[in-house]
Amino acid sequence: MPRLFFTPDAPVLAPALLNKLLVVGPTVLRISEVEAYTQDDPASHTFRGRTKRNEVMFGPPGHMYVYFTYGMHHCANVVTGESGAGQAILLRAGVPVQGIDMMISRRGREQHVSDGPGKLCQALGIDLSHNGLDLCEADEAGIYDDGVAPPTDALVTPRIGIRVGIETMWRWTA
DNA sequence: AGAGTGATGGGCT
DNA sequence: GCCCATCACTCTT
Repeated sequence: MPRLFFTPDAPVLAPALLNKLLVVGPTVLRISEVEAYTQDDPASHTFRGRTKRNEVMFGPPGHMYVYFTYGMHHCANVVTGESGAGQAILLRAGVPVQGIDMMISRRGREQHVSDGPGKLCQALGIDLSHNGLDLCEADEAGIYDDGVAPPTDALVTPRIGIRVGIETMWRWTA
């Protein structure tokens, strides 16, 4: 199954990630919700320049950018655009495809297993140890195209949980 | 289905 | 100090 290239800019590539497979170890889910972030975007972690936390976002595309937030949740992104562009796509939700029992076990419930950015990371076992992982090369994780096309009728809306940049319609839901 | 709220810790001004 | 790209629980329509 082919892996993806991540050189397009985040707002272009994000809707194309819908229905792609996110593989982490034995667990697989189909991506159902994403958001785009660029450097000249006040809601982006890279808007105020490079820091220790966001340095992965200033690296080559295809690497995973993981951060910890709200004291208890991890969020997973894919770095996109030209190397150093400071762009990423936040992986907000997906539908479990393989390793469902493991995801349920990690989440401690059968419903709402991966329908949010923090839940997605918990279900897949993603934490800061995955920060910087190369999704184009790593054995442990990757994003794959199994031939299912992105939806033609994806819902396009403002992004969630931000206070600035709300006018930009950079959230896509399958 | 939707609104309100407490939990909880690293990053940044 | 304050801010979060959140979640789950509770109470209310």
